[in-house]
Amino acid sequence: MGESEGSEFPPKKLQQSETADFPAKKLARQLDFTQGVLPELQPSPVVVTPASAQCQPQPQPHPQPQPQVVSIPVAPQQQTQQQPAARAVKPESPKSRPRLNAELKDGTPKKQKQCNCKHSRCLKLYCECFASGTYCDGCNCVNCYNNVENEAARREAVEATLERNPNAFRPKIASSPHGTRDSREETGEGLVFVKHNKGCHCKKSGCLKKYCECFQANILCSENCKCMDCKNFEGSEERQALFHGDHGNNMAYIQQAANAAITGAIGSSGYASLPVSRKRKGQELFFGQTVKDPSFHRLGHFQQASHIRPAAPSSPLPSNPVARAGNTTTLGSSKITYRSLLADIIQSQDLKELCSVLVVLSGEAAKTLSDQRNSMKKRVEDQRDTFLASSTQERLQSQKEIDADKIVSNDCSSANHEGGLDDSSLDGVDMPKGRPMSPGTMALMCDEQDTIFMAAASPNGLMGHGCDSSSQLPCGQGMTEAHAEQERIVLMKFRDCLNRLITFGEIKETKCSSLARTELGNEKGPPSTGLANTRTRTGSQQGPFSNGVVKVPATAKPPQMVTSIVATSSSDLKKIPSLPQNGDNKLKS
DNA sequence: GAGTTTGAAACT
DNA sequence: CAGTTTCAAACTC
Repeated sequence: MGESEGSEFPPKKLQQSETADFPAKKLARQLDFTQGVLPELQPSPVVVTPASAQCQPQPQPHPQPQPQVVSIPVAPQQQTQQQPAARAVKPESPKSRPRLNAELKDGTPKKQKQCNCKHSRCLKLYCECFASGTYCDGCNCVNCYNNVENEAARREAVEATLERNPNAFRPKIASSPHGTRDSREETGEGLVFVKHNKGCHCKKSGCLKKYCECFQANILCSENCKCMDCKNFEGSEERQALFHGDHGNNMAYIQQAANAAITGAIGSSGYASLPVSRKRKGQELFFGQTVKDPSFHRLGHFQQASHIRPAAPSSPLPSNPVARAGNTTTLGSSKITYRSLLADIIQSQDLKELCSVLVVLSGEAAKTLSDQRNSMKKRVEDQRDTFLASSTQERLQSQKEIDADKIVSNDCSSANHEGGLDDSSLDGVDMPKGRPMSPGTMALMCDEQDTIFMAAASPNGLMGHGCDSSSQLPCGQGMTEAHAEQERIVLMKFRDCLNRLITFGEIKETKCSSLARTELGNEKGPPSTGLANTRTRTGSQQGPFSNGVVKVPATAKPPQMVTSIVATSSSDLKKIPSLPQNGDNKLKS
């Protein structure tokens, strides 16, 4: 192609789109990149001030780089990145050049893209720099106009581009925490929902190569895509094969695996051997759902994933070579299929045993309570008789009140008040209005404010049989003391079990983390992204019950928690700080 | 590093 | 809107 167009601008071929049809009226829009035009395009306009903004060895115009303030749309991925000081030398081979925006390599700090445009003058969307709304800086492009020196031409090109596609500079990857769940990405931190705005149109790559924008952006293909033979969906065996080996961040392996997947070498077992096009073309019959249904991907992905997981290697660290930081807009679209740390710990027989224990405990509690009540009642009656015989009516009356208090505090539903339901223990707990919670439930809730749990646990009999009424009726309104006591005991035992499970999970997690760090350390510098980051706790810990059913206040527990595994429940009580201590003491006694 | 493949962008 | 061309990145050898 005539590359000698260096001096002529715009070249005839580009005239139409970039100059000729660039009427003044469009200029009226005054799209001024330096002022953060397209405000809607950038959630948070970023000022990029590279130390030196220049296109590399350019025979062309832009003489000298000058510090620039660019506030054009900048893809989120690029925002924080700063080019390493030494840029004079091509930092990496062309093979590792990022394509779609500044991509993370192995989750490490992003490199700024460096285009190599030759024919587009970096004024078309072919140019990644231009597409991402940034000036070329240290690129290897030829005849670059995407710089300050050619701001006018650049602006025109932007105009033309916007003319063709008003969303041209919008980030291609949309993410929203509450968006459609087409491309749910399970990360260690939870689910995020990201998808390619336009979707890809891959035909031959199976969406498992970086040709695919979705894959490159590290997200799943969505219903927006029109790809063929897509293997980039959750649960795809081919896809999982890419990320679930022990090959960590080895991109070479990934590519190799991708090739194998595309050619059918992988994914030959079970359902996975279904026609390759499980997603789009010919996927309409999948579970009788149409592709149009946004839930389709979700369903397909997850159902398949659920089948696959058990066979997933217990690789300590889901290896995602291109995992992004979980907090960026692309939202750490880690291709990790989350597998509970407790997956191997909780056995069905354990649950049965737990249930048996709880039943026994419940029975014992009822019996104990019954005995206590009898003795207490007897005592009270004796006192009463004494008073009646020897005291005035007045004195008798006051004593009755005292006794009543005694009963309430020591007996009646010991779980209720004695269970530690002093107000102080409930600080910070948002109680659902209009529905009294049983003390045991409240104790379990601790400072958990997840209303989902509250809604789900209490009324549905999570507390066990006979607890429904107790959980809804306050003491003195029909709740039997026996039920309350049973509930309290059962809940506390159950809590202990949960705590121990947590401990197990944490130990397992610790192992995984250290392994992960070791792995990452071998490959890269700081494990600043990826799963490692997911360990940053924020108060509620993702764990085996991270679905919101049960959450236990995160307390950074040291390794010595190992001892608590074999310890009795009492030592675990501290894991649920808000659990009433008086109740605790009583339990011990 | 050269050549090929790929898919987005641009164009018709 | 579909088909074709152009382009640059990804990939292969």
